[in-house]
Amino acid sequence: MSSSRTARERVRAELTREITDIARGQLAVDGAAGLSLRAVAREMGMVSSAVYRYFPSRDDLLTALIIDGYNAVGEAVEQADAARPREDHTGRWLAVCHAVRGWALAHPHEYALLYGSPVPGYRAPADTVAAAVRDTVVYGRIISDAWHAGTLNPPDICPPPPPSFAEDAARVREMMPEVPDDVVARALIVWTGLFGWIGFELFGQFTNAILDPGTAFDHAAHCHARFLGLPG
Amino acid sequence: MSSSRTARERVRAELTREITDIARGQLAVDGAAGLSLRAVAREMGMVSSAVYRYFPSRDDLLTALIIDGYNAVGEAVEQADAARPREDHTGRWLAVCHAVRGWALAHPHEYALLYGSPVPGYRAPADTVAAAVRDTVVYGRIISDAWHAGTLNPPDICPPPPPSFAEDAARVREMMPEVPDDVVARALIVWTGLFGWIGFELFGQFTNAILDPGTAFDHAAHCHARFLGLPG
DNA sequence: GCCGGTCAAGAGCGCTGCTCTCTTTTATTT
DNA sequence: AAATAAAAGAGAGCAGCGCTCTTGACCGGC
Repeated sequence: MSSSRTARERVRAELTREITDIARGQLAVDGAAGLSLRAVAREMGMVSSAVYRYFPSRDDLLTALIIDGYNAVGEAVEQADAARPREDHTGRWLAVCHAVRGWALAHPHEYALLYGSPVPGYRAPADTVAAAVRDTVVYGRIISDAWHAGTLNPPDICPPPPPSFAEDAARVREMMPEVPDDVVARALIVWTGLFGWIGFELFGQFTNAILDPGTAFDHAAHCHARFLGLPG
Repeated sequence: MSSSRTARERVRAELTREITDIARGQLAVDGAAGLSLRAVAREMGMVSSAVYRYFPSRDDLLTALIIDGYNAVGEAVEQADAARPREDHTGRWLAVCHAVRGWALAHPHEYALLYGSPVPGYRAPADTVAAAVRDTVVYGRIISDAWHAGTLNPPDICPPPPPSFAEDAARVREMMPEVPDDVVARALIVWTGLFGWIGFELFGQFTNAILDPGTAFDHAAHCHARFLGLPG
């Protein structure tokens, strides 16, 4: 009895997957606003209303794509991190940087969906927030590892973070246990700097200015690492 | 004869302005994708096709809004910069940071239009690129001023930028004359870091993590200043 | 006073997300 | 095996969108 049930559920899962796959393809071509449920249905040889059996609204389909996207970039980051020896913290950090950028360049529209301006009228449900931290966890572990290995020596150029920062620092510290507030603050600065750079590169802010963003990015990643205190 | 012509042109200019104003209002409420020519026309008591006399397409209206936006943030930055004594380079930099963030928080949808993911199908014409550098010019002048005043002492933590960076550095240097490549690289890193932070804050990446972004941002701006070599 | 250009208005095309109803198919229960 | 319940597809339709084309009114210059 359960086998027959799973039979139906299997075809349902398969169709669901096919929908998201086609949607992802359209996303890659036209971007988020160009994603059309009707077009997906057309490409599947379905009628548009049938798709609503699988995704109750366009936003729900978008949510699925967003979660998939966070998982994809998270996986890319995890693999890049795992490919380096555990003690090579700097190498792991640089690998993570290039993994994020590489994924972003390969999937610009998906990246825009994840880290760009939110789709108007769309409110991210809690599921997406959970999936969003997957890459951040890797990042935090690198810093935490370096800190506990004693190889993290942040250059003494920053003022101490204000006491009122302690509360937020405690929250962020969950991803990089026992690291002091100053390092947490640097981690935030570097992390936002990484995505800021990629955003500028991807969204056209570098147009007519930076023609070889790869070189500049690599250098920026090295500087970020030094700012964090990772050994050169 | 010219007076009558200008009479007609004056009402035309006024209506054009009214359209952009209403459009900006809708942008503030619904975001870029929610901007509807028909809704603008409705709010003006016009029929939709009449609006096309003023803006040949929705994208052209969007372009006007984008240029206005770049000018608005540019003006905010210029004023913040001018309000500080010329020799107070650190104060000017911090003022610029807070000006950008303040404008972004006050006009989140416009900020998303300028620095977030590009509107799909929309290709930014050259006019927007020209308006986009208005804030960057201010930023470059601060660094250039500090450099020529001899108060810029970048901490020696970065590796030297690779030789292949020289070409891009030369282009960026036009905004901060005579500054060495290393400082140009730092300027890029800090500039992207600033917008990366604001983007994270505005686009929800800090949700459930940073509850007091104002404090953290101020600290980040100080750290950026020190990384650049501005005196503390 | 007519003429040519400007503009608002209206109708309409093809697209969108979404809902409702109806029929067919599939799975479960008696 | 028949009856019932659940699920899924099909189709029509609503309101909205960007955009185009045509029509009729106004208005300054010859």
